[in-house]
Amino acid sequence: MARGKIQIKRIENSTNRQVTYSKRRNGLFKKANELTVLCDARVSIIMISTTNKLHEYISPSLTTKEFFDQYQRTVGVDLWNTQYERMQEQLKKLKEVNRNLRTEIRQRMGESLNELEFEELHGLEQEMETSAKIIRERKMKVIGTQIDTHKKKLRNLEEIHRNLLHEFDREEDPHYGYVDNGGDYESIIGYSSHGGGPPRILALRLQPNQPNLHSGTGGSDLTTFALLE
Amino acid sequence: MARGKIQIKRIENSTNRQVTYSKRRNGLFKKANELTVLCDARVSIIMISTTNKLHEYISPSLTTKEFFDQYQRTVGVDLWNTQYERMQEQLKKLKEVNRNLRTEIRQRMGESLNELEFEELHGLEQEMETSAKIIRERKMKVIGTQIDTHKKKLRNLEEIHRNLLHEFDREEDPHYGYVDNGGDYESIIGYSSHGGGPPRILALRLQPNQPNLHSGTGGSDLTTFALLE
DNA sequence: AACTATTTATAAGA
DNA sequence: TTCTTATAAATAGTT
Repeated sequence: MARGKIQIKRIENSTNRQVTYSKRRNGLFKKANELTVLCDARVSIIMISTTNKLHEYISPSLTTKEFFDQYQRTVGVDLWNTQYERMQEQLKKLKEVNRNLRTEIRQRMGESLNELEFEELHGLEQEMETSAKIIRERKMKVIGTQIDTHKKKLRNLEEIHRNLLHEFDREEDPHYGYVDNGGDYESIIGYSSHGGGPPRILALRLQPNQPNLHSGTGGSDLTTFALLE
Repeated sequence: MARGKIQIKRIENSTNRQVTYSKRRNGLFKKANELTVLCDARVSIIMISTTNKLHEYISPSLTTKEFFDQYQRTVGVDLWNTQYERMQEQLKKLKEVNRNLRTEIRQRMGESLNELEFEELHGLEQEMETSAKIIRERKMKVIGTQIDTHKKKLRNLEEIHRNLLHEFDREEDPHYGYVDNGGDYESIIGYSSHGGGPPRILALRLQPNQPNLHSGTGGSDLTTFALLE
């Protein structure tokens, strides 16, 4: 446009190109500003150079955001679909994980079993059986003590009984080797003999069995509980 | 810029203004395009007129979206704060709910109790006690049957014993009123007498007690389990 | 960064 | 709108 016409094609000389970029950029921004003032328009110019430097012109009294809000409103195109969709997907995944966690809890409570397939129910059943087994073992240990007590007392009783029979057979002195326990046979099976109150109750407590990973990747992942003390 | 210099200020004549807008817009776009070609730069121009008409120039081989993606990357300014923040908040909330659900599951398994305050532990303990109580009640029902059996057998034994003593005292015929059970005293306390195998075990099964709401609004919300069968 | 010959953009009129 | 054209403005190449 001066000192010789130029072809509108990429300037190969790098320095030259940068100089021209700088000059014309200013010219563009100046024109943009004139347009803004003369015609009461809003203008946004964003330029990114080869070297990835960014230059921007925007009409006074407008932020870039406000400008793009207006752009979006006017054009009706969502410029941020990528970001938006990515977040939307994240939300969807989180909700899914959430749903699975709730389902796991419900299934741990024996609810929501209808939606399970036979295979899943079978797996759950197996878990339940494992759980039951562990609980059973623990319970055995607890009542085992009582049973042992009963057993010993009964063996004692048995011996007394046998001695009685023996004495009977020999028709010896009726009081030989016999010790009267006062007729309190309740105590024999471990019932507390204080008063006529209710029988002693075993205290039970739930405790986790296996650590278990909550991957949240669907599928029932129920844990067994062991019964303690 | 021809046929007379003009002041750079708003053109009051509406028609004139529109004409100028149109002419200068074309000029700007032309210059922008030249810049694009000459300097290998990327340029975006968005213009909104007084009448809210939108005109746009964008370098070839770029969509507006791509352009703004690059803009965002370069400037690091989030132009969509509102929408973005709203979604961000949603994500945060979901993650929080998620975390609570996982914590509930872990606490149902007796883990992660360290992070609980005294008050919370107390609440949890109460829940556990309620749970234990229900389990205890159920267990009582189960072992009650056994106990009853033992009791009956022991009463029988007691009667036999008493009869024996009575006979002893009276020194009567040693076989009067006495029935020998063959010495199998194990059967007295309910042990299955088939073979020398392990004693019969009570089968236990976990079942949900109260339906419970999983609001996910933090706070421990553990459920009790009743012990059945 | 400044200069300037020349090209280009464009205001006003048609 | 588009064309014309006189003239203002922009700028390529040089310093």
